[in-house]
Amino acid sequence: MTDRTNDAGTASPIRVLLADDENLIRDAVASLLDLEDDIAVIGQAASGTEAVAVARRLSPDVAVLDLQMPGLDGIEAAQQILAEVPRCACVIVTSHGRPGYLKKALEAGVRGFLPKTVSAKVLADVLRQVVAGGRYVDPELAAEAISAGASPLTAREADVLELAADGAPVEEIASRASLSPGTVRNYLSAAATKLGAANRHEAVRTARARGWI
Amino acid sequence: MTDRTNDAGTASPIRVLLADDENLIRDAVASLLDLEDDIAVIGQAASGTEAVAVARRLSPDVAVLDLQMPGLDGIEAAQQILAEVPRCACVIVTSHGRPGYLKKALEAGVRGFLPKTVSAKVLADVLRQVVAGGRYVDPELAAEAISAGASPLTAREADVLELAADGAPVEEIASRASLSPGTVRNYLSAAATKLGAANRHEAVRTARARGWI
DNA sequence: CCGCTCCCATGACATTCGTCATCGCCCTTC
DNA sequence: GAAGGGCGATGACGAATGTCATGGGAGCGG
Repeated sequence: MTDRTNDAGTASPIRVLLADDENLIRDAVASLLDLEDDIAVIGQAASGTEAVAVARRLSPDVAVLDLQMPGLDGIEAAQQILAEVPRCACVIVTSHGRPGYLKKALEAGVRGFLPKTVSAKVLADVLRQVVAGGRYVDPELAAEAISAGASPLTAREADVLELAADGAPVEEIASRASLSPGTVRNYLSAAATKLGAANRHEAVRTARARGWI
Repeated sequence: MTDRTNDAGTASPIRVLLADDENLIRDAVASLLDLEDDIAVIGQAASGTEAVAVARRLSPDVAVLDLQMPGLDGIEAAQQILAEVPRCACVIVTSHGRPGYLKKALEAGVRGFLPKTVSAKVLADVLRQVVAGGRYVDPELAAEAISAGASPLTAREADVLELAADGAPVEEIASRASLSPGTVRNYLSAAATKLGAANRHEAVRTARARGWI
């Protein structure tokens, strides 16, 4: 449309893939990003699996992935995209800024992580930053993640607590984890103690809040 | 239904208030709606309380409210807006299409209810419909709500089940409901039986899913 | 008035859960 | 190689929970 290139930009615009299961949001963000001279939305997807397929086909500069999507979630999609299209930077956007996701996302190689509470201008800036090789994490989310610190739970304790998250009885957790019921109760008890919780449900809540499961 | 030829400039446009705590989404949807000739976003809000205040000040034709917002949620905001600005139609948009919310929203006098998975075009059409006095409910959500049917729980059972939702022990539920612990256990047991659940947690989940608490 | 349902309560019982002590096994670290 | 920690298990005991029977009082439609 224009030959007025941005100061930092090259002649070719940033090629963006947008993935979000909410059409309203996706359409809207797409049209907003397209308003930027140096950004072009070249593909859209309504699910994680679709996002991976489109990324493979179009090889975009950056993929903007919603965290919660049917099928593959944003982080899983990012992993697959990075495996197949390494030069594509991945940015996660999310409504629920839970710190645990941030950690997993960073481990998956995601280059940007920000809540949907940011303005469109910030998103555009972040895209420019990550395609230039940089990283961006929302300061507030980062602070939360840091203040939450490392999990005091062992790997198994976290596993079992996660299985207990939906209120399943001990027996079911035991069979699903291939453990003895007694062992499950021990882990649950240990986890609750470490988390200062009165029962397993409270433990699940605090562990969730801190991003430990 | 009528041949609504949106003859742009001549007729006065639909004046829209947009409320969503996610700036990215709100900005994006606003710019998208503004693309329509006969729609003008005249105000925005990032919370339910703010939405009420802005509605009182601007008296818009229609308020588009996100369901989940800090402070007042979309339905509560709609109630207050309708109380203060009766001529303003309220439309709820939401990510999580749980049937219970639909029922509450309709009871609150909301004129439109749709998930964010719809396209922007649909949203614009819905806005035109509701300002013309009509109603619109997403067909899928409506079907879910109908298939869920009426709650088999008595009022007290639902109360108690709701208090049990966060995994609180019986004693706490009892004191919060001003009931005997034994009574609480009876209600919980009755509710679980009616819902075909093995324990209170499963009961909470199914009741939630059906919109009964 | 009678039957019905909901409300609230009590008591009894079996089951599940939370907690503790203790054990063996496999790692890693010092 | 000894110490420590995570992992998996068992047994035991008190507390919490799920289930049932039973009771009385309030309200409502036939």
